[in-house]
Amino acid sequence: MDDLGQSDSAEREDPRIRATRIQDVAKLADVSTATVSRALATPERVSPEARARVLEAIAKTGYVPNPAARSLRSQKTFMVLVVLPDLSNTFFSKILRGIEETLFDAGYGMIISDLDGSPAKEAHFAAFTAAGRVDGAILLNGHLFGQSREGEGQPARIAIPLVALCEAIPGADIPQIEIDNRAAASRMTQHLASLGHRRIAYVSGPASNILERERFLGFKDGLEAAGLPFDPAFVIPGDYTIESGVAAGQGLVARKTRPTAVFCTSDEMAIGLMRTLLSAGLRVPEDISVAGFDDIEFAAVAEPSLTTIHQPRRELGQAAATVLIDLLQGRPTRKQIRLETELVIRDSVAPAG
Amino acid sequence: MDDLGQSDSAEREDPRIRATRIQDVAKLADVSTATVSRALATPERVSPEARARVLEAIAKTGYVPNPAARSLRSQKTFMVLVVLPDLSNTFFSKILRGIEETLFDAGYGMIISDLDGSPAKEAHFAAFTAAGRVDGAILLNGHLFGQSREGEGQPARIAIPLVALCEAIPGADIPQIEIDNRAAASRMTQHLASLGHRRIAYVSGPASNILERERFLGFKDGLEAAGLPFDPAFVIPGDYTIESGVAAGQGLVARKTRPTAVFCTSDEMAIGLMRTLLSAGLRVPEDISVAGFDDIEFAAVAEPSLTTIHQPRRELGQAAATVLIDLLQGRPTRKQIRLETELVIRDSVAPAG
DNA sequence: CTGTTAGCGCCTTCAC
DNA sequence: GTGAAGGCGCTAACAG
Repeated sequence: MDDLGQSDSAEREDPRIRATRIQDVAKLADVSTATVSRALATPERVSPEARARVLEAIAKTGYVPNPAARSLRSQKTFMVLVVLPDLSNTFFSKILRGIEETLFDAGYGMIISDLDGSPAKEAHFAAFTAAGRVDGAILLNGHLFGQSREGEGQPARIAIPLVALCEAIPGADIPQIEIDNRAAASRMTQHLASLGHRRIAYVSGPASNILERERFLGFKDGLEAAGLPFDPAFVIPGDYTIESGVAAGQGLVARKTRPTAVFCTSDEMAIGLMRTLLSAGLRVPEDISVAGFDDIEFAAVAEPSLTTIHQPRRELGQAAATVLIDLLQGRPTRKQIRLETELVIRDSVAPAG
Repeated sequence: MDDLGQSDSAEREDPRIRATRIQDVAKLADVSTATVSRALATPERVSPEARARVLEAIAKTGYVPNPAARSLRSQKTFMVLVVLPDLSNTFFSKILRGIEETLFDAGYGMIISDLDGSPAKEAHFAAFTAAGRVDGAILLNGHLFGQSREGEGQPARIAIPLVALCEAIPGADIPQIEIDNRAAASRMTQHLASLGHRRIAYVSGPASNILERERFLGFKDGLEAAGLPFDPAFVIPGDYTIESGVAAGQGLVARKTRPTAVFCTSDEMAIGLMRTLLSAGLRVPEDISVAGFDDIEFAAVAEPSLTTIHQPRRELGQAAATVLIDLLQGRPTRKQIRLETELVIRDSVAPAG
């Protein structure tokens, strides 16, 4: 076509076609590269005529700014890191979607780092932030690692904006987006108590987990509000996985004195637990009521369908992304956002009988 | 501490601390920046002494190369885009983990693009590849959009390496990593037939989907191998979601002549369908056997537990990432990789009675 | 084996 | 309102 710039004529053979640069656009629009840049970033500072010519040239060439160059120059990557403990946990998927759609609309990309339960993988976080590959991060794992404790061998890094989602990070002065776990757990406990259950077991999350601590407090709150005593023997350890629910169920089956209701702090555990109970010939909810937490997709189609606490997962993701973007763009943000949960009553819980 | 480079002393007040650059390392190690660069990229071409000094300087300063600068210069981003139709589908989570761990080990980051069923979101793909934000992509959605049909208004883009995972892309000359859907579906069908089932219903995926087409062929293969006639009335439309399984179940319940077995081409559909059947008072597997496909986590704890086809999801992800990395680094790759599936026999299927 | 040099493409002063 | 010019940090090319 035209021969500006592309001096070499070996274009046919070179597999690497060079993308349109700002120079090409500038030449075509007969302005300087600075004007092209301004027409994009601050259109109001460019004359309407010049702007029109630039826009036309961009449309004609399909010009897209090179993000690496832009990054290098502006020290921004337009990338956000999302750190989560377990990608294969269904609880996170809808949250991720909420995050992703919000980020995308704002022009940000999402990089996912799955910690996979192995602390070694925290290197991910460190590597990405240290190298300045992301502008900010959303933390779903309740930790604040990679803190770059400013010492020998530590890259003296710019602290990037962070947002904690779901799992509050105690002591960290960063925005928190979450639900009121304690209140929700209390509510479920009281719901069970209100149906006449006096022996209510509690299947916990990992002890170190902040969610667990909140929900456990809520469980005790609920017992107290209902005038029921707290019995440590009815606290069964779990870790939110299906397998731990299965294990908890096995322990329950083996007992002499069984609870009449079990409050599992995740739906996966509740489903695993119900499975074990049913396999052992116990009926749910006739013999034992089972409640969950989260309201994942499978809760509604479990057999029996699961009474649980609904979390607005998509909205949680959206809120976290919105706050982070505000932070990145220097807008004021709220330090804490709490979204509402809902008690969803289905078939796995019945009056104590 | 020491004052090389950092001439300004306003460090206390400036919130943006500049990260260590290659120059700082070079100065400290008393070599040129080129040597530092080489010590990292091609250590064998640097004298052991120089290398040692460089490494020491890096350790001392915590130097991490600036990826934007590296990208700009080398035209590589060390980022891979993963395009998938639905992030909240549990089927993908373990695949993603397989991809992520493999990419990370090779120094690549993973950007996720969730199409969310909306074709408009294909802009994602276009935007990322057009801007050169990624070196390659793994496609889990069976499409090859963003083809940049080289016309007016289209950025004349470098075609980046692509790999198709799970859903083969017909006509595209890119590596395919998948299972043998047809053979697996045939095997399940024959398994059902071998238990005496003569009226076997089939709950399909979306008609346009390549997986669906393969599995449907496999279903017919299986019927034929078992000497059973194919009856279009026993093909029930679905789209792999729980909801479509529920809907399929409702249709089934309403029928006069019911099948004795139902083969659902996804576990979610099978679980949704079982739920509906059970709610309607039918027993699984006594009245109707139900089989799934995928072997997601919940298959084992469904009630009854689900007979299904196991897919090596993590391995699929790993294989795709490995192939893409090979491609990116110019190594020869296999054009097609097929991983083995397994028939998992559980409680949702029983002999025809 | 090593250093020097020249950009990668963009944005952003600084002049006009 | 616009253009010229410098430099973000790195690596590839070329000398030595």
